[in-house]
Amino acid sequence: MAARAKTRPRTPSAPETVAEILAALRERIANQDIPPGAKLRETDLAAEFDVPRTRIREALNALEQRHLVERIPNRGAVVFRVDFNQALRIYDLRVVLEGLAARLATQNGTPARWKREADLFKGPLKVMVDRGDLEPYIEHYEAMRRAIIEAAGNPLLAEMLDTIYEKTRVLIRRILILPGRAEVGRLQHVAMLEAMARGHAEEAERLRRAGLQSAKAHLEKFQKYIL
Amino acid sequence: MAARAKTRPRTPSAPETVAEILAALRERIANQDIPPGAKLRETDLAAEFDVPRTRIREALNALEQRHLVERIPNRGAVVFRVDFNQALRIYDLRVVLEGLAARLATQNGTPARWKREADLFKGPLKVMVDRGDLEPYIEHYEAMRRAIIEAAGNPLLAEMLDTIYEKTRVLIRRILILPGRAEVGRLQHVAMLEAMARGHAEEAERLRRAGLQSAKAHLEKFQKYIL
DNA sequence: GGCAACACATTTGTTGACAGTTTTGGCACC
DNA sequence: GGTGCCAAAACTGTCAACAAATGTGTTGCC
Repeated sequence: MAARAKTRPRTPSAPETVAEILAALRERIANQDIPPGAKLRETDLAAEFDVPRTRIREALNALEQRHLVERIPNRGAVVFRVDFNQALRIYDLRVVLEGLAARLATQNGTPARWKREADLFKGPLKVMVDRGDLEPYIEHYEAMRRAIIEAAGNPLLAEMLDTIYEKTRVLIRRILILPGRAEVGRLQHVAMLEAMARGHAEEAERLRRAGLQSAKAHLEKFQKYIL
Repeated sequence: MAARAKTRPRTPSAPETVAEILAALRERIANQDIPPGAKLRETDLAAEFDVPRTRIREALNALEQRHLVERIPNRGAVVFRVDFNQALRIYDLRVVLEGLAARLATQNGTPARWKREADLFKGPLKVMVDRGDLEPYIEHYEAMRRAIIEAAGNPLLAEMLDTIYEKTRVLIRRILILPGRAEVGRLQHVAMLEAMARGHAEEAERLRRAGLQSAKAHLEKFQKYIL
C-alpha cells in the first residue's frame, strides 16, 4: 500500500487536497501544536503545503464552521480558545452523547466484545495505572471509546463527538493526570463495560453518564490546575 | 429598522453575503421548497441571487459540511435525502440532546416562565388541537422548543439541534398530523413543562426523552404513511 | 524624547477567466 | 425504427491576478 502511483504521485505524507489539509490542521489544533490564540496566516500555510492559497482558504472555512478557528474580518483566522465555561458545556454534551453511544453500542455489539474490553481494563490496564504508566493507558482508553462510538452505528453522533472531543482533548489528559483520577475512571469504565457485556443498555448509558459527570466535577474542582 | 442605508443599500430581502445565501438555501431545503434529490446548479443560483458563482460555491461548501447536500465530483450538489434509518438515528440524537436542553433550561430559567408555557398548552393550545387547528399549534410548539434551547444557554447544543432539526422538520409535521398524535404530544409537553415549573430538572429531562421516544415509536409504526 | 500622521508593506477578500469533465443532442449505421 | 458514437454545449473545478483593508515603520513637529 506504499506506492500507488496513480492516485498519489507524491509522498503519502504530503497533504494536497482540501480534506487532507483540513485533517492536518485539525490534528495540530487538537494537539495544541498550534496553540489557542495563534494566528493562521493563509500565505504561510499555502507556502508550507505548497498549494494555492484558495485551497487553504477552503480549509479555514471548514475549520471556522467547526468553531476551531475564529475568523476576524480582514484580519485572518485565530485558533479558538476554550474557556472554563465552554469546557463545562462541552462536558454536558459529552455526558448525553457518549451515554447514547454506550446504550446503542450495547444493543448493536456482541457481549463478548465488551467482555474482552472489560477484562483488559481489569488486567493489563490496571497494572499500567498502578505503575503511573498513563500514556499507553490513555491510548487504549481512546481506542475503547472509538470502538463504542463505531459500534453505535450512528455516523451523525460520531461526527458530533469528534467535533467536541477534539476541542477538549488536551484538557482530558490534564484531568487524567490528577492524583487518583485515572484509577477512579478505570473502575467506572470496568463497571460500564461489564454492564455492556451483560447486555444492559440502559445501565451502560447511566454508568457512562455518571463517569463523565464525575470527570466534569473533577474539572470544576481542579479548575485552577487545568486551565 | 426598515431603512439602514449604510449597512444594507438594497432591499432587505435580497441575500448577498455568503451567510445570507446560506440561510436562504437552508430554509428552502428544510421546507422542501427544494426537494430531496434535486440538483443545485451553481450557475442558476448565481444568476438568481445575482452574485458571482464563487460565492454560491462557498455556500454550497457550507451546506455540504452540514450534510444538507451531497457533492458529487464534477456533477454538482444534490439535496440530501433522509431515509427511514437516518430519521431514526436523528431521533436518537434528539432524545438525548433535547432532554439535556430541558434539564439545563429548568436549572437556568425561572419557574414562572415555564408555568406560563404550561398554562398555554393546557388552555388555548388544547382548544386548537381539539379543533384540529394544527398549524398555529405547531408554530407555538416550535417557539416553545426554541425558548427551551435558548434558556439552556449552551450555544453548541443549540447549533447541533439546529443542524439535525432542519433535516426532519417536514417529517415532524407529518407525524403530528397522525390521528391522536397531537393530543398525546400536547399532554407530554404539559407534563414536562409542569416539571420544569416545579424546578425538577432531572424529571423534565426524563419526560422530554419519553416524549421524543414516543414520537420515534410513532414514526416506526406509521413509516409507510410518512416516508 | 514623545507623539501624530503619512506612506509602504503585508495580509485578507473577491472576482473573472481558463481547464477538465459530464451531459445532451444529433447523425449515421445497422 | 432503434442503437451506438461523436461533437458541441453546459457545468463544475481550479487558479492567479486584482482590490481592499490592516499593520508597521519612518519622518517631522511639538
